[in-house]
Amino acid sequence: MDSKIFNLKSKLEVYKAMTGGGNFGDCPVRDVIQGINGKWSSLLVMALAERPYRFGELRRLVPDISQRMLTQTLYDLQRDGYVHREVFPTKPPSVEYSLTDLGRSMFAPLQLLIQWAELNHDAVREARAAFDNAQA
Amino acid sequence: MDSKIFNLKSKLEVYKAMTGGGNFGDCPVRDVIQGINGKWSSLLVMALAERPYRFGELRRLVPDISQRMLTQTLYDLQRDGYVHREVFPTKPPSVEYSLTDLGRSMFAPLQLLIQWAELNHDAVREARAAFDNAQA
DNA sequence: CGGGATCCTTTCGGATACTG
DNA sequence: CAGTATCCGAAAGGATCCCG
Repeated sequence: MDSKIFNLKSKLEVYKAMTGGGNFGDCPVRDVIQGINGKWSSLLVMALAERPYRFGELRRLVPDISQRMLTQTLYDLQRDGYVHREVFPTKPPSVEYSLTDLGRSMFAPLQLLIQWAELNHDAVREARAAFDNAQA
Repeated sequence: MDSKIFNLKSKLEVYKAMTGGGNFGDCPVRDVIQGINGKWSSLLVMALAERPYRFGELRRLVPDISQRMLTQTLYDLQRDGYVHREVFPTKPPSVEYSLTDLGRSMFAPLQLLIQWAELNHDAVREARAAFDNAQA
């Protein structure tokens, strides 16, 4: 795990990072965050962090993803440099997906966010219920 | 910062957290992650982490958000318990938005992801360029 | 087996106009 | 000032069929 990641910045500095220092329309941080914001991106990264998987394996591993979105999400992850795609010329062909170094570097910060979600999802559910109740 | 957050789990455990242990369709972790996955959610959380802001202040702070999305995103954040909304009965009325304890607890893990994005956005840009170049 | 192509529905998000 | 209401285009995402 890269120790640089844990050098916390001031709140103002972090906010400025998300605004691109004034370049709101073209902020690199928001650009990268958007790339992993899809419905399936982070899930597939976490799956591939365990070990490489083939296309069909991923389909069975995540039964509620459509084949279209699996293809497209893997393509996007590959384009952004998080995932490596290797074709084995067997018959029928098999394709293996694995994380790149860049993809692996995402694991630590993403895991912390996921654990935060796991730790607080009860609170969120209660907040929603209370809010919806107060509206009625 | 909650130290429990930094008790790292095994990769398999983390993946299982994202699948809800088999309840793919209704996984609480993915539910929470989805809630902060919007285009503006994390940006507003990071802004409010610095200090409370009024509606108009937020508009000026983030010039490229539409008033519709600012209203809606703040509403959603409030519903999920991340943001507190307080109306002051002045004339004309003023409304202040601030983070709740739950919202503040999101700051640390979110900041790490943002710093990761800041650290790696050059690599992502290069990967995209190389990929697009190889396609042509 | 690992997709591509197509069609369709739903959701996201911007623009504009109006209000207490 | 802090919103609501409405309309619309763009994008995300699912279902289905097809192919080497």
